[in-house]
Amino acid sequence: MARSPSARRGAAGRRNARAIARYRLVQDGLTNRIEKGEYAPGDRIPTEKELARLYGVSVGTVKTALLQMVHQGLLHRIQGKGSFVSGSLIGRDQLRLYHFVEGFDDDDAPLQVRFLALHVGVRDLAAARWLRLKSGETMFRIDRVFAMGATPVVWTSSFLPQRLFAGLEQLPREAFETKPLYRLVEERYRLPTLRYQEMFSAVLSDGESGPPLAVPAGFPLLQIEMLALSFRDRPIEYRQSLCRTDRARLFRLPLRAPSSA
Amino acid sequence: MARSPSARRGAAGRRNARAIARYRLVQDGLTNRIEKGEYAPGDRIPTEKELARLYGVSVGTVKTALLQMVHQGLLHRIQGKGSFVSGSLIGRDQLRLYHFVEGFDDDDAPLQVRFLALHVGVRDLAAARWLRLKSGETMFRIDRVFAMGATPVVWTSSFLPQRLFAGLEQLPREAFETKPLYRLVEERYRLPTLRYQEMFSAVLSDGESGPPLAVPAGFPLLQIEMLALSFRDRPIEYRQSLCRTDRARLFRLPLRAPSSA
DNA sequence: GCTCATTTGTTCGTATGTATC
DNA sequence: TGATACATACGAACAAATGAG
Repeated sequence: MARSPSARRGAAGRRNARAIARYRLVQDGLTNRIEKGEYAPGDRIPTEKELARLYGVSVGTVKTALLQMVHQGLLHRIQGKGSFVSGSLIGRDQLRLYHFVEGFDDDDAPLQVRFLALHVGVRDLAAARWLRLKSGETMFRIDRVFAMGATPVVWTSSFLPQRLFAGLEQLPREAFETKPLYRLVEERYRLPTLRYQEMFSAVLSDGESGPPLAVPAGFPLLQIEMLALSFRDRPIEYRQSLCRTDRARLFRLPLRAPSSA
Repeated sequence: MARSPSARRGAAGRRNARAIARYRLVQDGLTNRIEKGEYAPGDRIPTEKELARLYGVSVGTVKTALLQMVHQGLLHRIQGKGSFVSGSLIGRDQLRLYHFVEGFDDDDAPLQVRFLALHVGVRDLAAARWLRLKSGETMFRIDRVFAMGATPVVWTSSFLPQRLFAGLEQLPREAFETKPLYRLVEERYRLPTLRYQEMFSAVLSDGESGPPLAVPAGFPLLQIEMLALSFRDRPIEYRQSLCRTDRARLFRLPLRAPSSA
């Protein structure tokens, strides 16, 4: 016989307008554990049966909670194997931050990364604002160039709060060239990039931006300002990029409305 | 007692590797009805109980199908009222195609639309390619300017397949100024914009693009090529836009990974 | 290659809570 | 207040994928 949702809460635990659904308790509990780093991206979480026992709910309720988290992009499930913590949004499927193509139906060529410099103790008003830093806090700045074959295409500066990324300056430069920055951040600091916001504008190259991109002054460049967000929409990276778009244009995959659920 | 999924299919209908889940049959059936226009955006579809009877499945199975469609963005459900067909992606929440801001945390001011011209029988190689037209097919071209107060910000040409939008040329120009184009297309031709793709580049203004945007030649402009997709990813509009970004930058809401489910 | 235990996927049925009109 | 419709919750059974033996 099916029990009512309030049956297990005793006489005083009757449902009211502000009552929280039990699957949401499971969902929030698991989400917190992931955010605290108890489960890292790639880890398998307990099975439905174990979770049902842990939280004192039915398997169906656990299933509801896990499916919500799948739709949020926090988990993925594999039949016969288990449920796993997902990592950064970028890198799933064909999703890539920089994706240059000739047309909508074009396949893109991956870009080669070249590390230029890492600065410590950086202060920058705009970057500090978007990263919501307290006054006086400093940042790392990582400069890189992305090239398409021999042609430099993107010149980018990434700003990261120094407080969150202790020891970053001790990494060898290869660390920044062999894998994308978001993956390094995810693996080493357990901060997956779950969402990001962007602002686009067009600017003219000058004496500073011209040489790294091998274009003369007065050349039109696409400027992208990107803010990467992790758990609870915490900003973890602010990136400013300048792109040559004379050979290929920047492509964006279809947008989907964020599901508020 | 619970019946097995194959129980109702008789002895010959045993499940095999290629068997399709029953909730998917409901999902596909409803999706087809929506695509055929039997249910238009805003319409209420039958209740769970009615659908269960119609498709010969349990209410729970119907629920699974409807929740999938909610996550696809095709439906939204309101407790106590029913399930409703959703319209275009754009216009939901704060989502807007053109969204110019000073910074990530900035509120934007809506843009005023000014209709310039509607051309009939247009041929354009690039546009025809993205819209997947048969050779010889013609398009409408609608030119508009979006302004922020007195300052023109976006100059845009929209290409629409003439075959899909019969009678568009007979609409008064007010029709293109009082409501967004995607809404006109959705309401009048029952083609909601469900997804869109974009390509970004930077160009210099010339004699043609300078005057409408009130900028001198050689001014950096953000170029956006947008392809709007409706049901079954059918392209319904190709739009080419040039934007001034000297006062405000183009903002894009967070991307979410497309749910393949 | 086969069997078996494990784990998620699908389906049914039922009961009750909550929002809407 | 009652009828209706969606939301939450439980339990049971079988299907399908995975991996170990």
